[in-house]
Amino acid sequence: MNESRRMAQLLLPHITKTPADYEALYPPRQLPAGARVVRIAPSPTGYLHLGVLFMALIDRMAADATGGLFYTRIEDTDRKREVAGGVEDIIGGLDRFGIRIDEGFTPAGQVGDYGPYRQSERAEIYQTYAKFLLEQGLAYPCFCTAEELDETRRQQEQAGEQTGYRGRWARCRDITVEQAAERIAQKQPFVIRLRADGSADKRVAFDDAIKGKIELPENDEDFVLLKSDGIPTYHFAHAVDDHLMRTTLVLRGDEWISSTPKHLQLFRLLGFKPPKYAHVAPILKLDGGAKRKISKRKDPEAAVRYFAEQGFEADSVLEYLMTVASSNYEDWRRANPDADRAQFPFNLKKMSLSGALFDAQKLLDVSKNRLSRLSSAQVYDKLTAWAKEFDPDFYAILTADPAYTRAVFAIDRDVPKPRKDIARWDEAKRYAAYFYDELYTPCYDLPPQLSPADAAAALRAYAPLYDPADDRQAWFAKIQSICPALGFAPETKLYKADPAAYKGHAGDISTVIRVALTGRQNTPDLCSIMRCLGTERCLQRLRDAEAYYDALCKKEGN
RNA sequence: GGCCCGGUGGUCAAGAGGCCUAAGACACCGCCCUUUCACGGCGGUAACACGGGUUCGAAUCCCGUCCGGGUCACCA
Repeated sequence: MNESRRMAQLLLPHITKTPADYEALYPPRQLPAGARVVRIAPSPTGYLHLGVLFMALIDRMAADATGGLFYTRIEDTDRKREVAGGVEDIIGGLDRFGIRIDEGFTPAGQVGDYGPYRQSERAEIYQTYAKFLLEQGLAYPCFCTAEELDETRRQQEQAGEQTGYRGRWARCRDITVEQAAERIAQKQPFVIRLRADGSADKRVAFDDAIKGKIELPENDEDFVLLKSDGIPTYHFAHAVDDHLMRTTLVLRGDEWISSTPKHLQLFRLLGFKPPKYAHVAPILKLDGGAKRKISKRKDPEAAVRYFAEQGFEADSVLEYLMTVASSNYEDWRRANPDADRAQFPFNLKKMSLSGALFDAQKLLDVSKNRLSRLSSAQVYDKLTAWAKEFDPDFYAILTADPAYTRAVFAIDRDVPKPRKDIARWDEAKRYAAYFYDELYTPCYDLPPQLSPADAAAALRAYAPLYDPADDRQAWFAKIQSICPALGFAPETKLYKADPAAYKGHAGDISTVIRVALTGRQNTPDLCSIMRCLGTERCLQRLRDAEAYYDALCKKEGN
């Protein structure tokens, strides 16, 4: 038995399997040519993060574009940072956003033949490959303590050299089996490092599916493969897992670019075919004057739940994210307003090279457009579903009389050019407040060109004419009919032709009625509103407003 | 600091040497339409970071500078 094999046996005596066993267990996938296998490997360190959702969406699109598959893998190699319930939150969150997961951790549990899909359950696999590397002399144990490592780093900095466990600084590189055995006997913890075969003055190139050709110095650092607890680092887990799970396209954040030479070297030394890489620029946020990655700690919008609370539809958020992910998405959506997102011809080359600033304004706009396309029945269902979870009081009000609420949200909807008043459900309460006595607060403010005296007169003139049976034409004809006596033009054109001859036009009279009934100068079609409100409520509000303006006139008269 | 990736209006971006007097979207402003508000339509403000090349011709190719971001862990 040679040195290397003895070392491997000393370090990992319990490992009896070989790489060949796993190769047989996880054979290449039988997929149509060109079908991509992509994955997301989140760490369960907290709630579903906007960045993770963004990546998952891109994964899904990239897979669908080729008839491929998308799986999830849980990267829980850093036990210190793990959060209870983190996995459920992430997987459940993706599910709520309608992102289908084909394999790995799914809402229905772990599925697929390439598992386990949780790295903490794969220790034996990593150790088998580590042992293989040790046997080849491509890895070695390192007993350096954190203090020793710090000291080395300090010396390197002082000498003006690049830091890192490499070359002559790699103190354990040539450790003998006997020395290792002795330190193990003393119960000294150790990690397993790769014996890097790269040289910093040589370069490796790879073709990034998004950024194109990237050239970097070769890796010459003996980085850690297995931590002292036997759990792999990200680098090692990435190589072993993505090979064994037969990933063909590694989509990940572009912060990984600089460690890609490590990964490429690892794949080569392990005898694996490297995957294609696609490095995605992150979503940024403006903080002070500087751009930075959206952060879970500092930014409320980082937690995807924030959007749900505010009443953004998952669909709206995804639509927005697509506009960020793909520069030709908006054009496609305009051309195909009703198409399923999955139909979009997603192309990695159309992705932005630099990070985009999160644009809340744009989200609002995208969302407004999406919601305007909903039918009144859909609005009722989605709005009440949201209210039930996030605004129970509002929910109670909305559902007290479902038929009424449905009628309220049917106004100016289900028509070719629907209104775009609501971007998120939490705006619905304000939008519809005047329909519900519990929410309604009168407000009789008028635009500056209308006096309280005119308002009172208009209301006095209109009230007797009110007929709940009026359709739009009849309704407006009545407004027009009272105009002349009030000194207002029955038609806008008349008024514009000779503004001096009138106090205003029929539109102003409508405004008076609108304010009296809703407390607002901005509402959907008034005639429809009055029908919804009902005769009694309309007449009462008309009277209240009239009394208010009369009182105001009297006060001013004094 | 070394290495890497970026840099077109306030934001997202189209742009592959001549089609660029630089598209479109959001936001903002104005006008029109209009029973209000919207919707819609029309128009406007506003950008190729800078400096050198290469070329008949550069937003586009090359070099340098500057700026922004990333990375240099037994984190991912």
